[in-house]
Order: sequence, then structure tokens, then C-alpha cells
Amino acid sequence: MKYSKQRDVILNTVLSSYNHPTAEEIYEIVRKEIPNISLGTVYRNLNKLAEAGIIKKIQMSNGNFRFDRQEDTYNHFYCKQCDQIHDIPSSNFKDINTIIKDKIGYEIDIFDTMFVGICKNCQNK
Amino acid sequence: MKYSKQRDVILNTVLSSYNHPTAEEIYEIVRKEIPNISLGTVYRNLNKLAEAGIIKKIQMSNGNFRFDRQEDTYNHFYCKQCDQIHDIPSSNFKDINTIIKDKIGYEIDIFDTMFVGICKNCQNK
DNA sequence: AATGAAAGTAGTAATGATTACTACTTAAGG
DNA sequence: CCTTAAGTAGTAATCATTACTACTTTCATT
Repeated sequence: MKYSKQRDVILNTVLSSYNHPTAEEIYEIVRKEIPNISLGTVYRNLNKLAEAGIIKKIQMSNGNFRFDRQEDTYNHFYCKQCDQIHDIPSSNFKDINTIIKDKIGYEIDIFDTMFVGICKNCQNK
Repeated sequence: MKYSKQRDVILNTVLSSYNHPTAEEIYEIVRKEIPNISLGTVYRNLNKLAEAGIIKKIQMSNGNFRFDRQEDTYNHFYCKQCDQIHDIPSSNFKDINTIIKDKIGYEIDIFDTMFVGICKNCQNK
């Protein structure tokens, strides 16, 4: 992978984000530093970085993508009420994985499964 | 809801399908009976029927929708390898639901969570 | 330093599933 | 029968993402 200023700024933007940004959101931030960057460039580089395993690309239940620092100690949970993604330490999933496997026989890929429901905060309201 | 021939045929098509068809697939089947039906009509009626709880609308991990007979005794599992949705009897999920709730504190809505992984068939290959 | 091919870019057009819009048509209750 | 609310066909719009194209940059090798 050849160096490019654009990819460098895009990567740093993702790494310093803590709210699972969309490509569009990253584009808006990067634009402040490289005003004439193309949205296509943002998409291309996000995909390239994700493919290289440098960042994580997560698919929302509506099919859209969000990007994240590569910290594979977290899984994702989407709250229908507050419309936000929550991180769940994957230690919680260690045996859930095998329980599901025992129950249904299928090998659940826990990293691709976006859990959907109501988060603690919203439950208390 | 007023009667319409179009909705009637659409409903029967879904009820007699056993492979979680897309709106487009339903459209193609219905066209044989009502050749000049509009794709928009198919979408509108599928959504209306789903809203009324007469059929089920399930969202794929890529955001697209598929439709299904209303049999809420099944949950859905998507196999990444053979690209198909498998039904899982929801009896299998009874205690998985509470285990997850205990572990992560969040209330998983098991009917909205599309489990992703490799199915039995593909595992054996 | 000069160079040349491969990789990258900006800007724009295309894609594909779904929804919105508009003028016309039908169901069905009084 | 007639009215009107609901439904329809056909087409245009939407929105996130990808593809295309002509130009530019990186970087290993002279």
C-alpha cells in the first residue's frame, strides 16, 4: 500500500473517533483538513483499511456501514430506542457462543451478528 | 382495508412461498397472473400486510427485506457461505434470551436479531 | 536527479432497493 | 346509483455506495 496524505488523515480520524462514525461523518471531519477530498476517496480508503484489518467495518441492521477502531475485544449491540451502537466486551460472549452452537448446531459468527434490542438506559425510562 | 385483487394475489404468493422471497421475486411471480401490476404496488401491499401482522417482514444483514409466512415460532439465521436464510425453531432460544440478558444486561429482541454464521451443511464441506 | 509503471485522486455518473408522487380507477356503504 | 376513500400503474426521486475516467503522486530502479 502506497502512502497517501488522504488515507493518512482518514485513518487518524477513525482512530480518534469514539462513536462508530459513518463514511459521511468521516468525510465531513476530513474535509476540514483536506477541503477538496472526494467522498469516493473516503469510501475507497475506508474499505481498503478495513480489508487490511487496520480498522473495523461494521454493518448496521439497515445495511449501512460504520467504521471503528480495530478492537476485537468488543461486539456490537444496537438499541432500537436510542438508535445507537453499544460496545459489549466479548468476554461476555465466550460461552454464549458455545451455548448457541449446542442449541441450534450452527456456528454463530459472533462478530458479524449485530444484537438488537433495548439498552439498559432505555429500559429504565 | 379494502379488497383488491392485487393484494389478494400478493398475499397468496407469500403464503405459498417457502424460501423467504424478496419483493422483486414476489413481483415476478405475481406478474404471471396480473401482467401489468406495478412493482410499487407489490412493495406497498407487502408493507401493509406486514404492518397488519398478516405476513412477516425480515431485514437481511445487507439491509434488504424479505417476506415470509407469519409463523413466529421461527427465528432466522443467515449462512454467509450458502447465502441462505435458515429457520430456527424459537424454542431453542427460550433460555438463550435470558442467558444473554444476564450476561450483558441488555434485553435482546431475538426476533430482530439475524444470527450470522456457517450452517451445518456448509460446515461439513 | 530522472523516469516510468503502479497505485492513488477528484469529480462525476451509475447502481439498486425502496419510497414518493400523480392522475386515473375501483370497492363498497348509504 | 353515487360518492368518496382507498387502491393502482407508471414514473420520478432518494440515498448509500460503487464504478468510471482522465489526471497526479509515490517510490523503486536506473
